[in-house]
Amino acid sequence: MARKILCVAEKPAIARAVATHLSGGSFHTREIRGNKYVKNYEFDFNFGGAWGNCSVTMTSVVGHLTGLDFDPQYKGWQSCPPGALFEAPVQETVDKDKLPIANNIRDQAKYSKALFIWTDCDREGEHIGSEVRNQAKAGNARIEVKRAKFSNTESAHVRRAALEPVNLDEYQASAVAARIELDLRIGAAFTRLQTLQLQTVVAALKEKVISYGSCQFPTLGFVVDRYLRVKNFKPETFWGIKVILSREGKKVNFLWKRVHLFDRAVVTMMLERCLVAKQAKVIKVNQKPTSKWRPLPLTTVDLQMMGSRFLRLDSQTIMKVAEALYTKGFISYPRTETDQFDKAIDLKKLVEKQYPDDSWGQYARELIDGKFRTPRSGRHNDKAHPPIHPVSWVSPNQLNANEKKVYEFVVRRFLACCSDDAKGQSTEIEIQYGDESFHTNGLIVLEKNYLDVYVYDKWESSQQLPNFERGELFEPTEANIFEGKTTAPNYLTEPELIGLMDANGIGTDATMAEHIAKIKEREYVAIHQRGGGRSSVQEFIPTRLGVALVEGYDNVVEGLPNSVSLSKPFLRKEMELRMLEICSGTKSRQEVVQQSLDMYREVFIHTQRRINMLKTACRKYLVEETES
DNA sequence: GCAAGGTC
Repeated sequence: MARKILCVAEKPAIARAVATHLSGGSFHTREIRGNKYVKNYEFDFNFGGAWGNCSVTMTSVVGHLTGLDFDPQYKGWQSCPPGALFEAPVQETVDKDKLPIANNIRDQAKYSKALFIWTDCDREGEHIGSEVRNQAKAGNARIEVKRAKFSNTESAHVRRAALEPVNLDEYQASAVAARIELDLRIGAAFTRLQTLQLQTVVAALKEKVISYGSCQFPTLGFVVDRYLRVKNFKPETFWGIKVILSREGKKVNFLWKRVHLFDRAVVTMMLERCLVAKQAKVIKVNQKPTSKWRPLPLTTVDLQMMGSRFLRLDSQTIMKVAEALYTKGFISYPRTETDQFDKAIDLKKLVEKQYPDDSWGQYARELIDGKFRTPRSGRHNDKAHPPIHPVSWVSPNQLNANEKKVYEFVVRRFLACCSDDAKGQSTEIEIQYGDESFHTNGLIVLEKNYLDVYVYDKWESSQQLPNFERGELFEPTEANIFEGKTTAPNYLTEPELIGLMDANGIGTDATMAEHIAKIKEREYVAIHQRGGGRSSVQEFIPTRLGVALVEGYDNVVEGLPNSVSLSKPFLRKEMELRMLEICSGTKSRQEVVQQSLDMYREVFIHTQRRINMLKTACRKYLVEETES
């Protein structure tokens, strides 16, 4: 009998795709008991080398198999002081609803010579791989464990991954194990502490869970930070000089190089010197071709940011819709950090699939007829998924309103990536007037290219400038002082918030929308509408509770050396750096867990000692509400 | 009744 090899992917869709490629399309599908998503695909494949021809069972898990929790006697909120959760024993168990999947792996492992792990090639994937291995070993202690390394499900790439397996990266799996333990202990300890302590302070908090998490709190922190900047803003008056010239029936506005200053007397004096000089001299006439770059291939973060800006959908809705489109086979996997297309992907074939569309089919045809350009490459590659792109065409009447919006965006973005940059001609003119410099710019758009399909970007010709010659002298038609006031920043919008989270390493592409939803659910922040109609914008404003928590924690650590407020992203960032050290092998999992726990325990102890700071802040912001 | 991370 041929040797048997068990293959396990991270999700059913990948199992199916890999089975299709390795089997050349002919495989047997078997249902497993107790889970309707996971299937076993059976076929033969020649792994070459020592393995040779094997009979394969390809199956999958559905994300993580196991979860970490405290031993049962610590689960009640009154069972121990919250601080005890830093040391309380924890156990890893297979999630109840994942038991059929775990059993399937054990059973299949019994008859298998080897296990090939096909989870995503990222950190979490490595950990999921280790969970799969543990189950397989439980079924068959002698099973040999290998790992397939692949970054997309293109056929040749998948086959090569099967022929050249590597080993599981234990370091990366350990890093994730450390993350899981830290998130649990720290999250539960602080959540119980602040919930139990604050519930009794004001009636408004009586029934509330006041959760703490290493991602949700910094997310709240960003919202509060901006809110305070808006609230504490004091407008300042400034003055500047503007110079106008009417020529050839056109009015040219020259802008001051200093933009504006906050001292009226000084600006007046500078203007006087200009007027005394009478004539301005053209010192630079610069005409040059310019272009507006086509967008980069689409990542999840970009989809969420552009989506809430142009499609008027919040990030969680966008992800739900994108997942539905993915499940139905219309777009590629929507959770990716990659903004570069692999050379192996046949992009032209994907463009051709859009021919039938009434809105952009013609554009797709023009691309194939000669306008196609290889997409730009960004700097990110998660080595697990390609950028988000359409995989097949779907008629708009098969989609609901939101699906239509998101699908259209993904397609237009993809076609834009495969287009040429927009081309134009820019003119820059600089003049010297008295002791001051002024400048003006003109733009003529010559070829719109990608802008024809990517309707979300705007780039338009300015009024055409009259002719100027270098060295010429002219007397301005007008030169005078203008006055203005600095204006407050706006409250945070969702794309800005996602940008901040991304830049500070808060959450992952798959979870950012969840953290935002979480702080809404906990009533730490609320959404307000600014403006009306099509130009309206959704803004995040902290609730009284949200402000109270941030102010309270800021006060808790105020004046203490080495203690950073929990509302800031620094602690999480430090944890992330330590995880990278586990990945590079310079620190062990135990070391990192201990170090990070020590760091958070210090803040925890301060918080307990100065709990009145938190209580006072809650009274300050929440008491009026309860009296009404 | 707590977290964040996978995925359905």
